[in-house]
Amino acid sequence: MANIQQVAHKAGVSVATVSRVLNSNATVSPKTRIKVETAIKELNYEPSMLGRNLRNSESRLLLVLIPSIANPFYTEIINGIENTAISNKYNILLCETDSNPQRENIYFNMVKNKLADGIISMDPAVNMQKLNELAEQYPIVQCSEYTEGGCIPYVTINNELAAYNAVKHLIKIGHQKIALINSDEKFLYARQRRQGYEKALKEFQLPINKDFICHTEQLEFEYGIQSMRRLLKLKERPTAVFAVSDTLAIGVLKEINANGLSVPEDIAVVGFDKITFSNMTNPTLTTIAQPMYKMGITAANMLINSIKGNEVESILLDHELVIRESTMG
Amino acid sequence: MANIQQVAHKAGVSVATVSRVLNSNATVSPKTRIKVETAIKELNYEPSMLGRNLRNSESRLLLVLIPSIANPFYTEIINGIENTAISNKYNILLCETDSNPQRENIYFNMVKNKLADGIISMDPAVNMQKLNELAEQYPIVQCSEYTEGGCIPYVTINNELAAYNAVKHLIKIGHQKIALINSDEKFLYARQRRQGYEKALKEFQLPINKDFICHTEQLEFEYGIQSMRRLLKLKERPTAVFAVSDTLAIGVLKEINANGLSVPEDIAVVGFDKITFSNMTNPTLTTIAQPMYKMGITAANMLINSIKGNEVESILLDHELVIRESTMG
DNA sequence: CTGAAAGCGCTAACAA
DNA sequence: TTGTTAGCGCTTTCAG
Repeated sequence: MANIQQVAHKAGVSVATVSRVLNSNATVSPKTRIKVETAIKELNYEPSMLGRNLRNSESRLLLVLIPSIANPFYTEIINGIENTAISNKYNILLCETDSNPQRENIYFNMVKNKLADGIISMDPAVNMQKLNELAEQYPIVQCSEYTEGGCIPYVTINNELAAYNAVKHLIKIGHQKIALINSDEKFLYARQRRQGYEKALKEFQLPINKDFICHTEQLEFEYGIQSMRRLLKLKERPTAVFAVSDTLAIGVLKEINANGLSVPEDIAVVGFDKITFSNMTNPTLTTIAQPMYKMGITAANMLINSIKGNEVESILLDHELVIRESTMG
Repeated sequence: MANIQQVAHKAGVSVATVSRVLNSNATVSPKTRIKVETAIKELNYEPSMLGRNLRNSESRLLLVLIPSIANPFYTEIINGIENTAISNKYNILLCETDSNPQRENIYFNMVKNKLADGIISMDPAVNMQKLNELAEQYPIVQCSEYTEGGCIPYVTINNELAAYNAVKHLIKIGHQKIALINSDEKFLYARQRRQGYEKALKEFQLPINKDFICHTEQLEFEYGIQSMRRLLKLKERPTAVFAVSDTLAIGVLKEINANGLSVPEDIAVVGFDKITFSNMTNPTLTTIAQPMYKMGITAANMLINSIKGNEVESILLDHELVIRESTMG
């Protein structure tokens, strides 16, 4: 592979001039510019990012930390991040952490090592202490997941309000016995969604029944099945279920069907996230849509701003309740 | 951020010695080693990959090209690639191409620019001409998707045999009127799977009915619905459907249900890929499991070998028919 | 408008 | 065992 020296030699100019052409610097005469461009083409030259980045001490690479690419929730967000990054001449590195500290460390080191310019973290189980430490020296943004009181800027939705809207919808269509299938409340969003759930019940003077609240370790659909199984065994069954993720809700749907009951006639179901598959179930799933694409764009812009050295503020985006068959009696 | 010089200064040694410690070179006395290690800790030093890579002209980054991360099919493969890469001290860059030539170009340039050491392509719609061109100069491996007669090594399954097994299974449980929902036959795997389908029918002296063969532009579940809708309008309906992807098959399931028919009593369904969701449908989906994880490992090993300058051979892996509710009458 | 030269952080050949 | 030094490919002053 040709390097800048060979191009300079072939064009009969100095490397500085080639560099100027490469960076479309105005102070090059048309004649020399053409000479250089010809040489570049003839040698099939491509500038080495490594050299350029070392000199500029930047990599133009953004790290995106997700627990697992298997989770369809992240798809649209990543699209937003990617498009924003590319239009700002950045590329993104998708990093699957499996919420594994060792994996995380590899990626944290990449920014310490100047191999990446910043991080967008979407891992709810990220080691916050390390992340905060890193954030003191390097540009970091949290997307969707965040921790209260941290100093890292974030973009997310109002989880409490979203849950409140979901439960209120169920109440309005006549439900009084509404179960909540929540994830582990070590996650902030889980605590916030529970608050929204309780707020809606209180507002309509409905009792908060502890038996109706489930907690799951993970969001996979098997956990939805388990929780629903428990709920169906209750003397007094709920007539509606709000699950904090679509994958859980799909498990709920499956278990209800398996017991010969039907949705929404016997039990109405609301999910959260509006993943692609939420439209493929039978019945289709009522769910809370997060503005994923916009969230991705926002996170990327925040990070790029932060890399530029600007102060960035956290942002709350709006959600939307998407009413589909699973609550349309 | 401290650099190697500052460490050397603080430890009272030369940069070469620091480099030796960094690369665990044996020829350093325990005393100096300790001095250097102390200095590294005190300065909180992290070596710059940029400097190292420029010097070694390698980036230890592998590009993984996929059309879309939304496709669950790639999840396990990527896991395999990632684990293999990490244990060989490589990192992977997940690149979503959207089968868009412009996006592709960005990533092709990254390897030309020395920002990445090689490519694993899983994009069936990749620009093969460009990929072949690139392959002359840089290490490239195709995974799952490939083209006949190319010079790029690949790892994949025997698609013809897999389709043959799927259809034979349907025949053995008593079906004679078996439909095929195939993707566009511009893809090699689509042509191969059709051959397997026809081979099984021929072997059991069943006629090949053109009306039973559908082609879809894409693999999204909506296309499965459309195709099934067409099949259900036939005077003589098929009693079984083999769809070349699980997402298509899920669409098929949905459309059959929507018409008040049931699976597998009225129509049996077989998918392909064993994606996570194939176990979440009602009924669960019989499908062909590809050894995704192993495929990922194999592809990564092939690429790393190729980077080392070794010749690598293409590999065919075994598949497995997973029989579940959608064909268990 | 162009060239010479320093230097980004690191490794490795060579010398001591 | 350790130090000196050249150089990886590029950008950017500073002179001219």
